[in-house]
Amino acid sequence: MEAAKRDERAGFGPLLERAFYDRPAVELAQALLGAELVHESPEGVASGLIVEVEAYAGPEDRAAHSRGGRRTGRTEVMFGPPGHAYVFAVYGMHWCFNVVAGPGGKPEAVLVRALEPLRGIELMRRRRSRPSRLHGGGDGSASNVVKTTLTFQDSPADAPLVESKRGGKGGDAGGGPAGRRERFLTAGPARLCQALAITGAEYGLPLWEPASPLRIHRGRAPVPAAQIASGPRVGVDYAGEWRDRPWRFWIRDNPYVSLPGRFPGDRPGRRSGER
DNA sequence: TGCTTGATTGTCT
DNA sequence: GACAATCAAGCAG
Repeated sequence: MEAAKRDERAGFGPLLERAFYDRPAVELAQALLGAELVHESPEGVASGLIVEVEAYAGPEDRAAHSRGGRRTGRTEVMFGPPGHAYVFAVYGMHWCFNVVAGPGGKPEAVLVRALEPLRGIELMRRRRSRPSRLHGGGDGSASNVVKTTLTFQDSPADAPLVESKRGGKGGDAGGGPAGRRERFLTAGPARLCQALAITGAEYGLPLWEPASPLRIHRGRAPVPAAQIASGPRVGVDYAGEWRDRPWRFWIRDNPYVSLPGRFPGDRPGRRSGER
């Protein structure tokens, strides 16, 4: 009850109920577009609207971590009830956040790839401007320190976030509310995890639980089907015939998606997912 | 136990 | 566009 009042005061939409997640990943992925992912930490609240996702559909999907029914320490949460957080580390330095889907204990998940920053933008900027640690907690004890390239100019409060380029040029060439500065806060699965301080500590948290620090609320308005674009998932070349399934979904023309310009409906931009 | 892979990102040319 | 960083997880022996 207290949590519900708190959310109401804070202006959050209603929490997505537990049953919302109890559906196949491909369906849940599209339903999550436009919802608000919220993380409350001792540092403060940060949130963003989900604008890009990928569906990973259980044991038969060769791109999924749970392919072939692999049940390991890492994938364990996917075999449990839906609506929980599946957080995993990749490349030894990044975290990725997934939502466990259903139904019936089928190990499916939805990878959240990009957010449109909504609350706590200054907090996100601070997090993105400092070194991230794979082993969350920020006590400085972890050895694997990742240097990011987003930096502040001198004044922290209102200073524009710049992308440091060779020669120290930086600056925002994009302009507007969705200029590159803000876009780079949460455009990409690892970036959004850093901005929202999502780490292995959040593994398994229930996203429907009012008292949970990591939750998903209804966002603004539901995204109409005509506004949802789809294409192949990123970085799953190893998945054979499953590689080309159009199970990456994003909000058409949204400037915060992670790979703009890659597919029809995207804005032109850097094609960072291509090699 | 040791080797390989990887749902990424940022740097440099 | 090429490539480095970096290490947990998975797997073979």
